[in-house]
Amino acid sequence: MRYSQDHKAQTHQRIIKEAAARFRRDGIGATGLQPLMKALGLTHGGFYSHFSSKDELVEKALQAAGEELDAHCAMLFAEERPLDAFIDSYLSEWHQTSPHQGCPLPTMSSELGLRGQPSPTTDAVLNARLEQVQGTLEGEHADDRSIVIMSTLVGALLLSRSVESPGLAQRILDVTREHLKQSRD
Amino acid sequence: MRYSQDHKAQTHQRIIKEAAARFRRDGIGATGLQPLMKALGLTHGGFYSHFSSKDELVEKALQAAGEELDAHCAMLFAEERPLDAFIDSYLSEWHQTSPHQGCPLPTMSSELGLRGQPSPTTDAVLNARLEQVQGTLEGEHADDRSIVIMSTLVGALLLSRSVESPGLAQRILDVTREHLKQSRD
DNA sequence: TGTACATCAGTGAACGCGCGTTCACTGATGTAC
DNA sequence: TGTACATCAGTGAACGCGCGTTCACTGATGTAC
Repeated sequence: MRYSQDHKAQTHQRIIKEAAARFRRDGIGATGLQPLMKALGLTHGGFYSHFSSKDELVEKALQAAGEELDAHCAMLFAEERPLDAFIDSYLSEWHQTSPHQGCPLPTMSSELGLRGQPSPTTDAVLNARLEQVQGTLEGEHADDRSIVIMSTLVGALLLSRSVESPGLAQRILDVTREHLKQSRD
Repeated sequence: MRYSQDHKAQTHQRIIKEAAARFRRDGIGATGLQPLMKALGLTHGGFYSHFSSKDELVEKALQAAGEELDAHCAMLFAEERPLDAFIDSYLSEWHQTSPHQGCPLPTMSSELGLRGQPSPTTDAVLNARLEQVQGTLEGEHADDRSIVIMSTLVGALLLSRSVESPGLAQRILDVTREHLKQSRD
């Protein structure tokens, strides 16, 4: 049946949003299109009215996750101590336990890199963050230091999500957060 | 056919070694048991003479990768400047392009963490590295600082492998390596 | 020592399953007259 | 304005494929007598 004018655009965005969440939470390879469409109350056959392949959806979902992150960071970097706010948010318990709503770098991008199909969108997501962090840094080599900060944030979040011991997971977040905030200036 | 006495033990180890390489290079989910056994000149049916399930192999392969890393690090930490040697090795071009022979933390462990089935072996691999790094550090809070160093190493390697631009990938390694070596003392 | 038998690592076909993708079809809506 | 037609988002069965796993079988070796 033909739906009202902007119905398709809405469905299109719903698919992308649900995919962006599942890809980050479960992994790209482990996310099936059939369960994804079913969760939206649709049948899987209709998927190809919106995307030419799963790969195209992966790319769109990574972009969408990047835009979510941009929006979230726009708020953080408007605060008084923008870098501290960003660090606190990145290494928060909420971010640790909510990969489906968080930064796509430790989840989607690392899986794409692993599979040998890195996307330019990964570079865009990372570069956006590097520039924002760099803007808050005083002194020399702000661009270099922003790279170290992002590496440390991504690594700490990834390790925290990977270890089995809840105590160690929390400790990684706490220690890294304090270190990054102290060595800020 | 029945094979000579230690034949089975040898095959067992060959399967683990090949799996440890493939799991790190291609990912656990993307590695099939059928191609794995075929690469060793065996048929897939025989797999279950050695392991009760793929999950058991995953655990054994993660352990084996940890032991490989232990052996490699034992040499590095016997050098004159052990921490520098470890940092240089971890952020080397060789490690960047050889995930199948490298640290399992940014590859296998992160995938296991993603799938919500973290293994105690991940904690063992990380703790072994934390203790070695900690042993080289002077001053206060050596244990905390070792956590930050490991987070930074893992994050930098992961990002370097994830981005599309070779220039950015190299820069992440270079900048992080210099930062960690300078802030050593 | 020589022979008969038991073992069991490895074989290869088959199992059900979910995957990404294709395709003929439906039917409410937008458009043309 | 009212009617006939074209559109096309979504349906649901089917495709081939590779997955992890099972299973009856093979046959060279180790063991028992």
